Amino acid sequence: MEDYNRPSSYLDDPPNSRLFLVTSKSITEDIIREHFSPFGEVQDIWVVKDKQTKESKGVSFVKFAKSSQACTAMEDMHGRCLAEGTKPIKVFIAQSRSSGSHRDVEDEELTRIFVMIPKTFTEDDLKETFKTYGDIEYAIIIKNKSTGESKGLGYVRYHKPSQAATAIENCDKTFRAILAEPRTKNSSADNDYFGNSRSDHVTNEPGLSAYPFGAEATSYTASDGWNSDLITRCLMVASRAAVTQEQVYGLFDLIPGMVYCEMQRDQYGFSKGQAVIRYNNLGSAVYAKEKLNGFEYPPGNRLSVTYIDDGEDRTSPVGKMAMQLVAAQMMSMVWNGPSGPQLMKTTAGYAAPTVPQKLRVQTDVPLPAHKKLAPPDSAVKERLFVIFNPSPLPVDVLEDVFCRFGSLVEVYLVPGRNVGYIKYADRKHANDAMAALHGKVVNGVKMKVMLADPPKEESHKRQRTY
DNA sequence: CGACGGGACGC
DNA sequence: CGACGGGACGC
Repeated sequence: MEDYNRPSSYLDDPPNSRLFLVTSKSITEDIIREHFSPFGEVQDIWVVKDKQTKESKGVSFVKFAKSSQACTAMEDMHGRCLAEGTKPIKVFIAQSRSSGSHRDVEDEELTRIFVMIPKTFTEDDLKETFKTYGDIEYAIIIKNKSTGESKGLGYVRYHKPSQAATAIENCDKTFRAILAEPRTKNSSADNDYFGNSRSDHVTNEPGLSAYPFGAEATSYTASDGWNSDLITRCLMVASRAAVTQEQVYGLFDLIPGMVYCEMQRDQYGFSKGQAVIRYNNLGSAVYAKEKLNGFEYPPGNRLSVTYIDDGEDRTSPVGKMAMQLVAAQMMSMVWNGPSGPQLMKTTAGYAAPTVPQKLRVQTDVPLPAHKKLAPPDSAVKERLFVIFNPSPLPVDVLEDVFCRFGSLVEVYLVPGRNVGYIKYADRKHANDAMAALHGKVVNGVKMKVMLADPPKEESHKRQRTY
């Protein structure tokens, strides 16, 4: 079992696993043990006694291995008489030793859990998932108040503390279930750092046209390069400081698909501090411009990158819109965040009402059709480790690509690094994805896809289930 | 080459 | 009303 041999570390571990009893002074440790051990692993019983007289003060502590055991014992034993002629006992979850408070811990604080859920979860889904641990009083999802979009967080209120404790102990780890902090009054901060939508493929279309897009849309269309008609695979890079052909080549070659790089020279053969770059696909060019325009290289010298006419026929309005759509995909990759999906909606606003899924991902890899994600509480059987060059793809694009082999559970990008993990419920699907995608380029980003090493684990603690 | 997260409710 | 002891030790 767990090692609770070390002192000072076991009393409140796990939280809410220790009971506070008020009894008649005649109640002994043995009597308590007899009545409480049926509820689970009793790790410690302490009857508080007067230092001098050794007489019980009518107060005891019972430590269980699990909070659910303590809660069940509390619910069952509160108000019972442990011996003839003694007063009914009172049983509470003990205040943690560090808290200093001796206020009774109320059921209010022990019956509501706080969970992380997929954005697609409805309140009924939440209720269905968590009712296996006990009767639910209510289940609610935290939503963005203006759009109604789920923030991926929910509360479940049970009727009894033991139900909440059991849910926390036994529900899938991916829910990260914890006891909810009781509501406080002064919570008016409308923090919106959850805009990082994990963007599911199906967003609720009905209300889309009614979205208050105005402000955002104008800010995007005004952004550099967007109100320009010229979007090509060909770029001009200008530098005030001297840069060599090799430097420019190395920089722009970081983005896959560069097929041409040439410094411009004047009639005497001196560099004009300009170079022409061409990519074999529009996405790479858009990406290169967004990433490298204004980039300091060498430090202190800002590069200027603009599209130049590559002689392609862009007169067809259809072709132009198609290009802008592809460009929009790239922009979502560049910005890799809240802006991505919003830009997509904006773009879709003046393009065809339905954007074919194909346009979301640009790659030479033949991809299987979309498959449904595995349920979020599925056990992860295999993880892939992915290295992105030059920078990570957005999570929504990765989900789009990696779901196609089946049983995708989750995509996780390591913040600030060019790597991520792809979790599958079925080892075979993970292997299929690896075989199909290793070394491949998606939206101009090259991926190395390999099996992930097992996560580093702390000494003898239970292995995490991802 | 690269490596392991995140959390809060309109009164 | 009813709140905090005893004992302890590595790969």
